[in-house]
Amino acid sequence: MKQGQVPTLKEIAKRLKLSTSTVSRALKDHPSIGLVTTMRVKKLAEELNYEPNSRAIFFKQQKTFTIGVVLPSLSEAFFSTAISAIENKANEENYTVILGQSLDDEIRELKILETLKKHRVDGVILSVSKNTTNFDFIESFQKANIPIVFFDCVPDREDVHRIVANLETGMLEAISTFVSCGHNRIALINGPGNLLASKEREEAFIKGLKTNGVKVNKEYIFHTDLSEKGNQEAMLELISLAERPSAIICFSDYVTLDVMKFAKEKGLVINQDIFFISFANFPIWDHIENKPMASIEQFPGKQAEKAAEILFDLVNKGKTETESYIIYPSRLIHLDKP
Amino acid sequence: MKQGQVPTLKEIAKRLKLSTSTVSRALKDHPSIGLVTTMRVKKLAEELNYEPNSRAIFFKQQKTFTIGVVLPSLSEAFFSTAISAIENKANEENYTVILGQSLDDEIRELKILETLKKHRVDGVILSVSKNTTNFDFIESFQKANIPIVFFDCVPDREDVHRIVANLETGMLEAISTFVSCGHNRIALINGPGNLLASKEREEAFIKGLKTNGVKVNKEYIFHTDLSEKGNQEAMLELISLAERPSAIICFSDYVTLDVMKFAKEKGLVINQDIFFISFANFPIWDHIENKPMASIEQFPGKQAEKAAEILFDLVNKGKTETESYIIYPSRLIHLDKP
DNA sequence: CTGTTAGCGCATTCAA
DNA sequence: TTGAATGCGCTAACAG
Repeated sequence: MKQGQVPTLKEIAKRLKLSTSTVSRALKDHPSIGLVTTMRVKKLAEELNYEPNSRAIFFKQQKTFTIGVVLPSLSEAFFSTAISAIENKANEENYTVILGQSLDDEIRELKILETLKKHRVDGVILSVSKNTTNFDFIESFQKANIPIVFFDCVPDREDVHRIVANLETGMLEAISTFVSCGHNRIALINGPGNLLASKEREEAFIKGLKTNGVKVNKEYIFHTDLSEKGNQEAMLELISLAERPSAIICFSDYVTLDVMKFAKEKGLVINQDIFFISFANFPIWDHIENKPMASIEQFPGKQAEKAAEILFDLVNKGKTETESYIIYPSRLIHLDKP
Repeated sequence: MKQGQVPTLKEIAKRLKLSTSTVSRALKDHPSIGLVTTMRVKKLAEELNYEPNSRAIFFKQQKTFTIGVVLPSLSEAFFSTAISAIENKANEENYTVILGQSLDDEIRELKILETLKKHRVDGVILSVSKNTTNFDFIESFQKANIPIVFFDCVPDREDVHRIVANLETGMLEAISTFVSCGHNRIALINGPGNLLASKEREEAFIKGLKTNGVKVNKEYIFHTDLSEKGNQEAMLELISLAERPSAIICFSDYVTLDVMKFAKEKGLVINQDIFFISFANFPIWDHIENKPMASIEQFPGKQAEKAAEILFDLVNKGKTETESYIIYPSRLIHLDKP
């Protein structure tokens, strides 16, 4: 079945008794090659189904036309949206996307990054794992001249390119909404404390309460490790409070799913005994009953697209003065009544 | 910032006044190189952060250690599960995964495949777009010596490697379940007629009805193009029938989501007026009220893993007598009562 | 033990 | 108008 080797320039040259350079030129309509020769070459190339070996070309050009994209998990809608946006941009630029899922595991993330470096990708787009604490790889990529653009979950340092959502805008809208519905016992189930995003949520939460004249009650702020168990525990603590909150803002829609389920098991009625708003805007809320009142959209597509844009600026034009910190406001999306 | 070029063998050789081959050997502990030299080389390599350029190595070896994976859409849980499995297998084999989403668009799918071929991937795993009718690319990949392994949505021809779920087993279980609950007006909302999987579902459906002694009523079989509109139309027709079915088997969980929503809008109560079972086993059913009675699991992870396994057999060992048609039984998963 | 050479597929500079 | 030679980074066969 071995299909006789894939044709090369050399092969064509040999058959036509020409030099590879002539063939190479003929194939790209170089003006200095005679019409007849050009035709002969093209004809044979056609017959042999010749296709230039991009790997060889890239090798010569010292580029791979490949970017790496490392995300925590594709099963989250947020990230599948993001990768689609990146893929589209990459296609436009005739780039190819190598994918890696960190599964929020720092070791795994690092291993993927190493592989990408080994494969000499031209650049990397990275949404950092929720458990990553060591960012030494940034230096190592700098040394290797491989630009990295971070989005969504980004390191807390200023010397890197970052695209994030401003979580404050959405948070403020969320609190205003709750308050205008008469809630004043508003809780936050936040993500892991080490995350920049968690800090931002908390700050925005407190600011929002103050702005709306609601007393800040530290008892109403909980953290979860994002596991189902962690989510349930946070919720259990919340509903065990003497003054049970009537409204809860959750770190993400996935937390909300767990938490709502747990609340129901405990006999609470969603959107009656207790109200939710969460981050991410899960696409199938519309198909679900007892969904949150609203969801805070962080525009993963937009973030990722911008990340790709900046990366290609860096890669193609070698720009170094590209914008390096871009913030998109998040926005509250009201979900229709079921 | 240009970090002085990435170090190469040549660079090390020059600095140490050695030949590149000596350096190359020293770096891989070739026994014929003197201990001293080896040490010196390793030391400098370390200092310079030398990393072998895999692209050059691959180029020489005429391999890319890269496989292409083309899927309809990452946002479907089925496929995000699949790609995770593939990624893991690929990692084990020190392969890298280039991703492409066809979005069920034949043109786009073809373009992705062309790109992969241009990039000279060592192999491809493909779950065909639901709208693909032209399979000429198979020949073109054969000519290029790039093996393709299909899974889940596969072409209806025998000369290719395919991994699929046997839809019959799950379908039979589904019908038995319905029948044992007293249903005898059972409908099928099937996918597009051109799909092999649709044909199989229909055959299995009819067989299942017969086996269970239920009269086959062609009026109860509908097709949808899988758009929300198409799904709703199918449902509308079904519930407009004089003898409205009491149980419906749906092509996929996504169809079911649409259809259940529509049914509710029409005043029907799920799991009371009308019951559902669907294919795919959507992971968050457990968080949803009014979910289907059961879901038919097609084991995307298993399918994809096997696809990867076979592909690597083909790629690494050049095996040509690998199993070429593998079928995993699908299975009914009962969903807990809410 | 170490160096020289050739070659992977292609583009390109320099010569003819 | 065409060809020969070179090199991208690395490995390996062949010489010393």
